[in-house]
Amino acid sequence: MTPRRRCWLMKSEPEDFSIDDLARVGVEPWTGVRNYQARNFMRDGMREGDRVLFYHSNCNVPGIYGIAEVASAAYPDPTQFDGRSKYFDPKARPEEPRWFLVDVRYVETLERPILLSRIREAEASLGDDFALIRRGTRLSVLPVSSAQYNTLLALE
DNA sequence: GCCAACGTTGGC
DNA sequence: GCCAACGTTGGC
Repeated sequence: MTPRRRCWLMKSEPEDFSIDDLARVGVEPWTGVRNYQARNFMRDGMREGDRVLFYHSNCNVPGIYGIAEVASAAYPDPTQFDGRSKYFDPKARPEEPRWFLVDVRYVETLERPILLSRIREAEASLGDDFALIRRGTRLSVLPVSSAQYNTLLALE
């Protein structure tokens, strides 16, 4: 029996990479995560087929704009070794990579995005372990329980 | 191991 | 552009 899909939320700045960009390319390696906790979620928690809420951050109207899915197991982020990349990490060595990523596949664009303002209104029904709106949390990759996932999508 | 300084995130 | 909050760095 296949294990149940886990759910995640992944943030992206739409000026950098939006849900429309993902729709265009289909599958994208999620480069550039340089936070250990977020890395651990990708490396240790994600499995192919897991659901992903695609969140637009640092923009005029932040919120969940689409659905994606995890399209690979975790593997070393190649940009950590690329001296010309803005994600280059001089302390990372190929025989001992620091940063990992997964490929992310487009699933759908929400007809009506689930805006952060709306999510805040529903805070009580999401429980206090929802990291997106927990004060001071800036994780760009975070776990979402299936109850939270359903609650969020019901807000659409 | 402490902690000040610095850089980054991300909403507003 | 502001700035609160957090993570990381590096001197000691």
